[in-house]
Amino acid sequence: MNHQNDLYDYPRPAVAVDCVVFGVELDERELKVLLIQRDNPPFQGQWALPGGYVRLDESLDDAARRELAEETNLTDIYLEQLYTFGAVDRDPRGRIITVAYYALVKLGDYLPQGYTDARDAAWFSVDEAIRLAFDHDCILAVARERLRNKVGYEPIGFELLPPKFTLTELQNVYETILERALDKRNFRKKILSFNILDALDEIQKDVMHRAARLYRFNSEKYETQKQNGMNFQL
Amino acid sequence: MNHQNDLYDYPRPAVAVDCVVFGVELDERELKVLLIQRDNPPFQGQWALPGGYVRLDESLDDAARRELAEETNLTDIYLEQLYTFGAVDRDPRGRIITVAYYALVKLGDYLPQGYTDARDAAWFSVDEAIRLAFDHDCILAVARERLRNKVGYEPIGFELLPPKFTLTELQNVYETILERALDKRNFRKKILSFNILDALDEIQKDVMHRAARLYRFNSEKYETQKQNGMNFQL
DNA sequence: TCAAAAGTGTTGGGGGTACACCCATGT
DNA sequence: ACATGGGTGTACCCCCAACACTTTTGA
Repeated sequence: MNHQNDLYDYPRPAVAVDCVVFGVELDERELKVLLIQRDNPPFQGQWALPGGYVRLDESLDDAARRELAEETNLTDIYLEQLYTFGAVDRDPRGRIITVAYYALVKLGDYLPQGYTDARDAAWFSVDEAIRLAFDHDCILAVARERLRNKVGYEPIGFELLPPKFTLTELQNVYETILERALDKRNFRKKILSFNILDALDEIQKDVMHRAARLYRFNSEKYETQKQNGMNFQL
Repeated sequence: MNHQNDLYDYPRPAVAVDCVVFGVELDERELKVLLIQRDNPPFQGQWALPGGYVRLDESLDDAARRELAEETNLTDIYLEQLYTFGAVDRDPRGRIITVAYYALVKLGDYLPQGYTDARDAAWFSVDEAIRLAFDHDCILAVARERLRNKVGYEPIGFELLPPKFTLTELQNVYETILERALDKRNFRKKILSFNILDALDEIQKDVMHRAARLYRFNSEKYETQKQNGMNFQL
C-alpha cells in the first residue's frame, strides 16, 4: 500500500484522544488522576479517562488540548503524547484507535478541591482508579510508568505544583511519583545543583511551625542548563 | 464527546503505520535505514519510509509487522511503537494520521546487501536519508533520537547483529548509534558485567588478523538480571 | 617480520549514599 | 516549653573515566 493510492475508500477506524490528567494534593501525599463517569453504554456508570474524537481540522495535540480545556478549563499545562492504543477489540462499539496523552496540572493552585463539571468528574487516587471503562486501566498503568521514568531524567515535578513552592513540597511530589522515600539532604543538594530554581525572599504563611522558604522554577535557567548538557537525573 | 456516542458518523481520518527500519553494515560503521521509492504522486520519485494503511481487523502492532514482513520478508524482529504523527497537513491527499514504529534488523545476517523488492527499496545511511516524502524526515529524526536514548538504558544493540558476534562488533554498533567513540576496556567491562552474554567456544573465521571470540545474547540471563533490578545503563 | 586487531588492569577523582543534629516558629 | 517541620555537613565507598602495552594471527 505504502501511501501510494490517492483514493483510499476502505473503511476507516475512528480516532480518539484520551488524557491521563495527573495532579497532586499538597497535603495528602497522593498522586491523583482525573476521571469522568460515563452516562451512556457501553460501560455506563463506570469511570473513564476524559477524551474524545479527533476532528479533521485539528492536530492530535490540538485535540488533546481541546478536550483538556473542555474537561478541566485548564490551558497552558504540561501535555505530552504517551502511546497509541489500537487493539482491535478495545472498544465494543467498533474499531476506535486512541492516542493517549498525559498531562500534569497544578491541582492545589488552580483547581477547586472536588472539582466537577457538567459530566460527573472527580479526582481519584491513582491506586483507587481501577476497573475503568475500555482499556483505560491499561492506559493509566502505562502513564504512571512513563511518569515515573520521566521524572527521573527531566525536571517536571514543578508542573504539578503552584508557581511558588517549598523544597519539601517538591520532594513530596517526587516521592509520590516514584513511590519511594528520598533523603532530604541529598534531594535538596541535587535539585539545587541543577541551578534551575530561584530562591525567593518569601516564606510560607499560615503554617503552624517554622515557615519554609519558597522557590520558583526558572525556565530561562533551565534552558541554559539544558544547552550546557546538564542532565537532570535525580 | 468522551466516547459517549454510539454513533459516530463524522468523517474519519485515515490511519497508517510507517516503519523506520534500522540496520547496520558490520564493516562500514554506519547506521542504515530502509527506504522505498515512491512511484506515484504525491512526492513521486522521492524516498519514503515503508508503511501502509491499518486494516480494520488488525491491531496497530500487527499492521506494522505485516508491512514489515511485506517489505523486508523479515519476521520476529525487534519492533516498537515510536510516536504518532497527526499534523493536519502532513499528507497532501487528506487527513492521514500515522503511527510510526521503529525496527531493528540483523542486516548482516539475513538480508542480502543491496536488497530490493518489487518496489524500489534500498538501504541508506541515516545521514544521507534526507528530503524524504511527507514528514518522514521528521519521523526519522525522532526515531534516531529515541534509538540513541533507548540504547543507553536497555541492551538492544544485539538486535542489530547476527546471533553470534564479537564484542568489537557490538561496540561498533553502540558507537554508530551514539555517534561517539567508546573506550574499549570500559565497554567490555560494562557489557560483560550485565551478565547477559554467553562466551562461545568459537572464534571469527576468514579474518586476516587475530580472530576474536564470539558471543551470544542469552535472553534467559537477561530476564533474570532484569528481575533483579539490574539497570543496563551503558 | 610486519600489520592489524584482540585482549587485558590499575589508578584517581567525583558523585552518590548514608547518616544526626540544631534551628525557627506558633501554640 | 514543647511540638513540628526546616534546614544543614561530612565521610565513605563505589563506579566511572582515563590510560598503554602485550598477544595472536595471517599475509
